[in-house]
Amino acid sequence: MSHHATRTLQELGYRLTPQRTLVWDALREAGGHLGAEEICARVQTRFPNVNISTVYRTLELLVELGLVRETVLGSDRRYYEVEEEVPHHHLVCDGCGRVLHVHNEDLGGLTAGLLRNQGFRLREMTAFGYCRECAAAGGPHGDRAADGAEGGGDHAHP
Amino acid sequence: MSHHATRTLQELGYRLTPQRTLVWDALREAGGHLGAEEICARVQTRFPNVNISTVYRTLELLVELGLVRETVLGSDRRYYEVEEEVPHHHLVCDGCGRVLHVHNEDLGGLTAGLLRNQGFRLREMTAFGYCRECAAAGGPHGDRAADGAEGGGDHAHP
DNA sequence: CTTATTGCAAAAAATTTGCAGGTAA
DNA sequence: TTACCTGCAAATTTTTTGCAATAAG
Repeated sequence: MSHHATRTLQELGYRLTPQRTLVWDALREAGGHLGAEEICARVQTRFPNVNISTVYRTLELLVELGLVRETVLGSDRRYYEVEEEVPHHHLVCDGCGRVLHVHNEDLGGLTAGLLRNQGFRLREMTAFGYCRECAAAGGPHGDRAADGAEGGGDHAHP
Repeated sequence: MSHHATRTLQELGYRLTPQRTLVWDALREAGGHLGAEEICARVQTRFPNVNISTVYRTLELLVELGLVRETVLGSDRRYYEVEEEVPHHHLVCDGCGRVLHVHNEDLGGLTAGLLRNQGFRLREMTAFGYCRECAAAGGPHGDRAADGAEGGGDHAHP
């Protein structure tokens, strides 16, 4: 495990099990965004007997304790990442699926504006659009194709 | 159905079936955000034999043609709404689940800022946080409780 | 010792897909 | 007529839950 996570768990009376440590470590080592299945796969690399339901339960707990952040980046993209001191926001490219990060200071007047106009206190935001490369290419580009962004429709119509 | 939707479908060679008309009408009448199940329920109010898979297929088509917009507002909140001329963005309240709308001009310098700093061309964004009422109440409030925002943890620990 | 946790399997919930018959054009 | 569409049921996929056995503190 590492730093305060261990302490937080124990101080709150939760047990420090190897499964929890493994999930946490996988999350830290990856650095980026991981889905539950991915996390489970990484954990099972070393301990094949760890069950996916345990991973789900552990993630739920870690999110509840504020140690991990859960972000929904699209239809079926529910990712987890270690909660950092300085929270960041996400930019999801419709073209290549890439995920970029943005910090509060680069949000422009968004936070203040929403608070002023709607009384809305922003915690986190996710934006969809095209990254520099895809925008330049005038469309999709890259390795990770997004779901609904191909060239032509694949439906009916002769 | 209504206005250009009918035309768009037909011009592109798609058939104008009663099911498609019903889904479209349900979406227009509701005005707000509807999930696939909800749309299906509304349609079935008048035509009980319309199948949910047809609703899914119709939504997929309408989204593909740009007539309907699909927005993911959280873990399992995949909503649909008629695509408007002036696109808007969403603010989801972590407290009551309410969904507010924001237009481009109220985004502050976000669009320009992201383009300048990251070369990211914003199409749509969703922000999570607390609405005026919930923020004022210092926490959750309202009828539609959000998933992970209750008062105390319901996990273990004696 | 106590009981929070885990593993497993089965339950749920949400979409998607294969097909044969129905129907818009 | 023709082949796009629909209804139905079964298959997927993803997450949750019941329970007895296990192990953390």
